[in-house]
Amino acid sequence: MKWKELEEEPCSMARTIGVIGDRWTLLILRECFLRTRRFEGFQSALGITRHLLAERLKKLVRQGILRRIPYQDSPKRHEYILTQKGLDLYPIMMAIVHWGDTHMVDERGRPLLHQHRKCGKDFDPVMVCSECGEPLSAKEVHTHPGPGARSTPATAAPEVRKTKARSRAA
Amino acid sequence: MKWKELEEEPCSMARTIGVIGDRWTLLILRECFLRTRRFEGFQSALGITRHLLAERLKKLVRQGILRRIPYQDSPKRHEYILTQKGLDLYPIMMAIVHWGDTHMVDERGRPLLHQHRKCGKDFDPVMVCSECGEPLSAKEVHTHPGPGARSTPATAAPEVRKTKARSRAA
DNA sequence: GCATATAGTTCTGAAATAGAACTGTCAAAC
DNA sequence: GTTTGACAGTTCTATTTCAGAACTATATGC
Repeated sequence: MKWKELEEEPCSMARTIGVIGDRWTLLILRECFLRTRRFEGFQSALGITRHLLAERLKKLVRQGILRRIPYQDSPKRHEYILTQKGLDLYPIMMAIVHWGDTHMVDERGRPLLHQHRKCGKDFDPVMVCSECGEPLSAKEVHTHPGPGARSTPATAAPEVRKTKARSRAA
Repeated sequence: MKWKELEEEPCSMARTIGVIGDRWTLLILRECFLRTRRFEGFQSALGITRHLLAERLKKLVRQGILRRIPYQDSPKRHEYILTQKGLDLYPIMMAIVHWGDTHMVDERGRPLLHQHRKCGKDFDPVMVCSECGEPLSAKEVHTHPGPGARSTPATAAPEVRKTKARSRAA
């Protein structure tokens, strides 16, 4: 599969994965949320090769997730800061961190705690229904095709299949 | 970086990324939540090469995210179903879908809608604070080191740096 | 016996990544 | 006025991973 195609698929998850679904990109975004802004900062924090870092930053800028802002003129230097579209990735980041906190910690406990400024307490993120406010679990959710669905509505699975494609039995 | 190392890092996000942070794994998990259970089902829905699919399924089983259950005896056949640890990935999946619904849809609208069985309405997932119930945004959250922190507590950034490592200026 | 279904494994060429060195600009230090 | 160092990249080669296709194996149904 060419990963370019992912962004064309009638599935919001596939499209999102096409944008942020690789290891380095996710780690770069973690750094962004930890207030890293500059090339050297990312590079030394992550140990990523400079080549890949340059490429990933460009892609994130192209996607409108980061904005490249000059912070000095001679020599020209830029910072990478999250746009609103980038800031909106926060629930994804928190969900990832929380799963790790739940299932991947060693005996020593969590590496990082999160404090909510509004209420002052250390918290966990909880995902709730926008309509009734109840916490969500997979089993309580039923999916059905929306206006942007295509060809395999029950699942919104990709329509382009490479190898011995069949229609899904759903 | 050897991706094996990710799982050792004092950062829940890095550890989680080490487990599920690649494109195919995320897409396989999407299929799991859409009730796909069998090798051929994953393969034809995703168009992934059989080789990679076998490898990724093995890894997910090793990680305790999927369980491999026999469903017939001759020939031996197995299904892959989500464990509780796997089901707990649901908020990550929903957060990814929701970001895509917000930022990656075309003019036709969302490919897939989600209905909450409890309240019967189509909904969006909202991430709230476990303590006060208010919706969360990046700016309202302050991070600080927990018991499992190490070496660069303010950020929980990796301690192993490969290239010209420096300490972070935070 | 032959085709089909399922669940893989094996092989080769293509693509992505790692690791290191190099370029270029400017400021400050010597 | 030349050297050093910070910063932000680019270029190069070797290694690793992935894609695409073919092959193996077991059993059922015709």
